Amino acid sequence: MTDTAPRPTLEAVAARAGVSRATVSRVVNGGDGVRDILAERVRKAVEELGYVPNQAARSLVTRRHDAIAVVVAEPETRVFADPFFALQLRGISKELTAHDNQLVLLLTEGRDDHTRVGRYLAGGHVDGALVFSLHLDDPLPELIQRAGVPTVFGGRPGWSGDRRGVVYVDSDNRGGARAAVRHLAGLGRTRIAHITGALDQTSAVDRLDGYRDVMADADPRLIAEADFTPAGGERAMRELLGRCPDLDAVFAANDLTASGALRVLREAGRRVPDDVAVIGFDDMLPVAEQTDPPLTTVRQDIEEMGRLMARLLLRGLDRGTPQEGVGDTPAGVVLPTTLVRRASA
Amino acid sequence: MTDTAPRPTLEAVAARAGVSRATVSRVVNGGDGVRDILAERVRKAVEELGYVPNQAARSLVTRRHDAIAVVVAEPETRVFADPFFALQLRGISKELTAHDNQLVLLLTEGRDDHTRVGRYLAGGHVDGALVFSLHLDDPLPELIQRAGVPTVFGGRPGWSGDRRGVVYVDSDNRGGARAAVRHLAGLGRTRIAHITGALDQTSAVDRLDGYRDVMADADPRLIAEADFTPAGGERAMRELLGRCPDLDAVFAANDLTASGALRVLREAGRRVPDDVAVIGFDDMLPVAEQTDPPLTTVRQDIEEMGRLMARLLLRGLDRGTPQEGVGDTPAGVVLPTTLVRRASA
DNA sequence: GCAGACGGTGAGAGCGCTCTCGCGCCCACG
DNA sequence: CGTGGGCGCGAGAGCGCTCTCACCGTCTGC
Repeated sequence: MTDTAPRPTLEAVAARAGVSRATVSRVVNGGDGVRDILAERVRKAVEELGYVPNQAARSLVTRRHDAIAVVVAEPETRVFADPFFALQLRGISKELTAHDNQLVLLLTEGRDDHTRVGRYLAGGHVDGALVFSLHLDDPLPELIQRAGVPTVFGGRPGWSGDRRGVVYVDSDNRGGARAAVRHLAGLGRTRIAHITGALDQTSAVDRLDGYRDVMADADPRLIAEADFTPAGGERAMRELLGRCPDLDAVFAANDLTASGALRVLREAGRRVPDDVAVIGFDDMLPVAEQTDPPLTTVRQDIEEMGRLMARLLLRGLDRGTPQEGVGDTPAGVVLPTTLVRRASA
Repeated sequence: MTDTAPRPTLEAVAARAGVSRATVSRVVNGGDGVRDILAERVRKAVEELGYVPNQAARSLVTRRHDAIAVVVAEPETRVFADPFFALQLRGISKELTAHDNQLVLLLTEGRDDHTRVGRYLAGGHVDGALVFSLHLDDPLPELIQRAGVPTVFGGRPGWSGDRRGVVYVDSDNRGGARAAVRHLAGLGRTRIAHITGALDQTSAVDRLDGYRDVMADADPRLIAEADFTPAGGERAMRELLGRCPDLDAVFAANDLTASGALRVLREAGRRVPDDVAVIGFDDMLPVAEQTDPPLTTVRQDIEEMGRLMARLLLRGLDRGTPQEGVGDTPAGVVLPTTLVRRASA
């Protein structure tokens, strides 16, 4: 309504409770070493006045902010088009909330923004950062590393620089891919194709590697490059069909790509899974469940990834040795993936 | 690497530039009333030392934070499952960034969280809030309103309380629905059904109202209630088909619902759009473009909605009269929707 | 019965910044 | 040459909090 009723200060609470500022402060921050009688009086005063600590004043002296930044690079791309991001955020948010930390969201748009983000992080406004950067050539990770902010990366950073002390959380893309391809092989398929994701992203590279792990001596023409989009999937599928009409299975780098491939297969009159078995990746529900037939795919626990990232960061912050993968703290944590069987394979 | 190199303070910059703290402060904050010679010297010192103002110290005295909260209620629901949210955020982020504001993201999980959010907002940690709350009975809006934080709502808040001074941005759900139904009518369809969204959300209610605007005296059996999900769409479609086998068009409350309906229609052997024309709502790309046939739908400019919300809030903040729809500031801004014609109608 | 220890409390400094105030300088004007 | 008015700048207070330190009272041990 009107402008900001003057918020009560520590001083006010102290006066009301008949104690000193210091004592109120102690109570507010856990209350060790204060007699119950006093503590109770203070709590009552806090309650009555509706006292809320001024975070700015607190940060000024503690140099802690109880806030961490979540940096999402280039929302142009698919990150933003699928629920991935939202789920990840949700996991992060839950974990941060549980530890009374705030989430400051930084979305970057193009290169210029990198310096902005870098400055912000270097500015010490937050205690740490969670960074999502998908592209191999992204300067952001290095920039952030240099800013000296404790950081945990989402997804293995494809980053040519010094890797020491880089902490990241990733899905087991390679293992998941292996499981998918093995499943196809187990179905008796022998001409198993792969449609890759955008190969400037580590997840795509890892999935391709997983495919190769199993199909070591496969016909290289069974691999077609795409970009994680349905349109890319269509294109690649057409290519594959032209090149290897005898293929009997496709492992697509993600569900979107798979949905494109599915469409092309249907057009071409190939029955799924009878003629061609198809597996995707991500278990992106609105897609995987809506395809025809419903998609067999590799699920990753996105939300858990987010939680874990936050947990790792906060734990590091506590220890005072944030990002260094010293001793027992692993530098990279890889979450398992599971195959979800639906109808397409 | 090591812990936090001690960041330079105003004092340090002042010393280096041979001026007083006050002068440095002036230069850093716009630099009026400082001779160019001095200003230049200060800027040089800032540069050399890599000075970044301590936001906490600044906020402590200015009582501004240059940060606004984005509150998203109940990420359980569909909000989180579609790209809506991400796009909205992106719009908000762009606008905030342009005005050097930070985005603090607050996701709520269930009721208990409401008090947490309320306390946070009341705590004066942010200058304002953008709130997304979909449900009619959500206590959050009222809570926030009481907290006295300048707020702009995303979507018309379905809120029984005092409406004075509530600022919101919404899509023209009703108008969009009307356009969709009129389009169907224009196609010569006469038995036009409607599958509603979750009717505890204003957007669903408004879309239903839009349908009714055009189909004032339609058979009430042509309306089936669903919940914005594909499964709900399937269920409702089956219902409708049973109840009114002669229907020749369906306007679904959103694309997800439409995709479910489409599937049931196909199963039932109805050709789309020949036998039954279908229109969705949202223009949610991964869905609308992937359906078979591609979905005709009503597009809303989600990102612009976000931008607009942020712009409205910041403008209000500037004026010092944030939420009151005083005089020229409208209380609700409704963004136009447009019909996107694809193959389904 | 007294020294020492110890837990609880208050006084006060200081975090880094902004902003008001007043001083000094220069210019214009009388 | 004297005076008034700006303008540019510095001094200093103070934002609300934490944290160290010294103090006080009580309790223990000899």
